[in-house]
Amino acid sequence: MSIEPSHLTSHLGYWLRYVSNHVSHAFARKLEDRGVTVAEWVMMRELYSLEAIAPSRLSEKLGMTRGAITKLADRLIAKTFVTRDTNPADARAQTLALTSAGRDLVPELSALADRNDAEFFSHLTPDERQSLEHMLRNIVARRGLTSIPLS
Amino acid sequence: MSIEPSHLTSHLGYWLRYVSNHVSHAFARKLEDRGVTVAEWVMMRELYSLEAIAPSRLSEKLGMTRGAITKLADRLIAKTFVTRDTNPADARAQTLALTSAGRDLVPELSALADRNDAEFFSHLTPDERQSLEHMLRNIVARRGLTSIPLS
DNA sequence: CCATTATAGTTTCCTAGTCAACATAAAGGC
DNA sequence: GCCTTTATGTTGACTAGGAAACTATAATGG
Repeated sequence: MSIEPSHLTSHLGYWLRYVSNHVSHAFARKLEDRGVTVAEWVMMRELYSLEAIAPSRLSEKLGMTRGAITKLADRLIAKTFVTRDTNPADARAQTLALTSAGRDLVPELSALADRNDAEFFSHLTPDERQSLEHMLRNIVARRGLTSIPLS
Repeated sequence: MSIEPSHLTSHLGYWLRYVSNHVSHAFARKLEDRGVTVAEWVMMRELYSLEAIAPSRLSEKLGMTRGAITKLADRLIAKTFVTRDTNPADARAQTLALTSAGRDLVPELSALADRNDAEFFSHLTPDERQSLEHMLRNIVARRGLTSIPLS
């Protein structure tokens, strides 16, 4: 009566995680030379566009807890890529911003990100890539995944 | 002269990780009720098919270090879902296997995995799903990603 | 204007991995 | 048959993040 339970590989979620882990892992290895982790890259890239932003905003954008942002910022400050300033108008609030060293690094890291993406996806046809991006974006939109987990 | 570095969202790897993290996170929440983590589910599902297997084999199949397998097995043993036996023919070697409680649990967890996959992917057309799976499998095949990182 | 409530960020404890050093135990070479 | 090499599994130090308790400050409303 009992049927064989579905195999791991029968789930799209399995393949998604499998490929995603490899892509991220390969990217992490590229970033390693520059002494930066993937999460650090993500934060730096956001700061690059946004100039200065409160940690709590970042925590929403990156889908990480505020505790995690505190620690991530601490590490980037230790590496002298980021500064943390207190807001004179509100002693609770802070802003994070890139240092010039941090700002200079972003385009280099961005090139690594481009290269990594190309390594994994450039063999797909433009149609395939577009279809893939569409499906993924639609899943995000459908479920209203505004943030939650980056980890 | 300097162009804006590519945005995070311009990479397929970004969307892949984003969706993958959400899918895994949602699955983890479903497994929570049964007191099992995703990694524990994966190990149990492998043991279900393989009957008994050496930790080192599992470490290859799951793409985790042997140290991680030791600890993962420890947790599953503590939950009485797995047993660890020493091989009489080779005092170094061990085999892991499901207990009957563990074996009974697998179909239930499998149903949760099915449900989770459906939640995220059932709105796609069969063609889309097949295309997605194809692309992902091809990426794996192309790069010879036999294992490496599950994390 | 003060008490309450809400907000911003930090800290502590916990989990689940990696990595590298470590025992053993088996296999192979001479 | 030793001695070296290889294989198996465990352990300890470390990392990165989450959850929840905590601190400090601001806003609100009677």
